[in-house]
Amino acid sequence: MDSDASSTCSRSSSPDLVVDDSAGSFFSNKMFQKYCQENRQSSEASQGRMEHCSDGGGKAKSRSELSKEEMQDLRLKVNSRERKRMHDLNQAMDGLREVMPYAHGPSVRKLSKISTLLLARNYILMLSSSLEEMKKLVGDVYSGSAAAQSRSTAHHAITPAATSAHLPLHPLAQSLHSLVGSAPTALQHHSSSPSSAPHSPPSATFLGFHAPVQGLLKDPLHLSSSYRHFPGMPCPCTLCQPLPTATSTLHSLSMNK
DNA sequence: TAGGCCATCTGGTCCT
DNA sequence: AGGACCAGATGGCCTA
Repeated sequence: MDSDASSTCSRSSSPDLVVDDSAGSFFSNKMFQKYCQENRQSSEASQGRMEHCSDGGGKAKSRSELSKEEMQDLRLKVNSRERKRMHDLNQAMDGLREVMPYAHGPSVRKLSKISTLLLARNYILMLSSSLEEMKKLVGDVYSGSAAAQSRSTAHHAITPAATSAHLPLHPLAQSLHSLVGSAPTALQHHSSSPSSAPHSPPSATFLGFHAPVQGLLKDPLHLSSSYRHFPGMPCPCTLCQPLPTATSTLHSLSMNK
């Protein structure tokens, strides 16, 4: 319709604005939306001043009493709110896309909303099952090492902290421990780690997933992308090791509507 | 050109 | 009363 005087900022979250999902473009997208909003508000404010200069401070009219111009102004305000609401929703959707394990990049088509939601659901389910698997492995590893310790503690008094610090032979245990300890930040780390930065997709030639995500399905060690990196400390996590590339089966998993 | 996806408008409903 | 939320309608853009 032509009721929106600020239609120049329509499709503010359209693919051509956000397909380059670098931090800069995301910011510029927000800036663009803010610019649109401010433009809209200023135009509406000036319009409102012109149309309602006489009823300032007066008693509020019921909708049936509103003049045609006032009804139109009200309609514009409602439309503006709805537009802003949908923009916020799209921003949240973009934020979700940013942390989703699919190849980002200018050559890759942006996930549709429905695909984003379906993929997110499957991703959460996959992470949950992987976490359960990790917990089982942690239990196995610790129960095994506890038996070994019981044999050696007769000669060496080892504190629990020292135990974990003196188990370089168990990078698996370290990774798993840190994984379980920092599971809620796994996505954050994933999105911010240099090797999995969305701006440098490992393979942008398909609407698929990062190789480490494939690793999530088959090799639990790759979950150590959530390993806590301490400054100055050698990193045993597998994320810092070259990862084998593998074809993804998650793509089909995510697309089974 | 059909179909998918999207933004926007609009009216209704619910909540504060 | 005002705002948030929702769903239907509509039209534009893009791709196979």
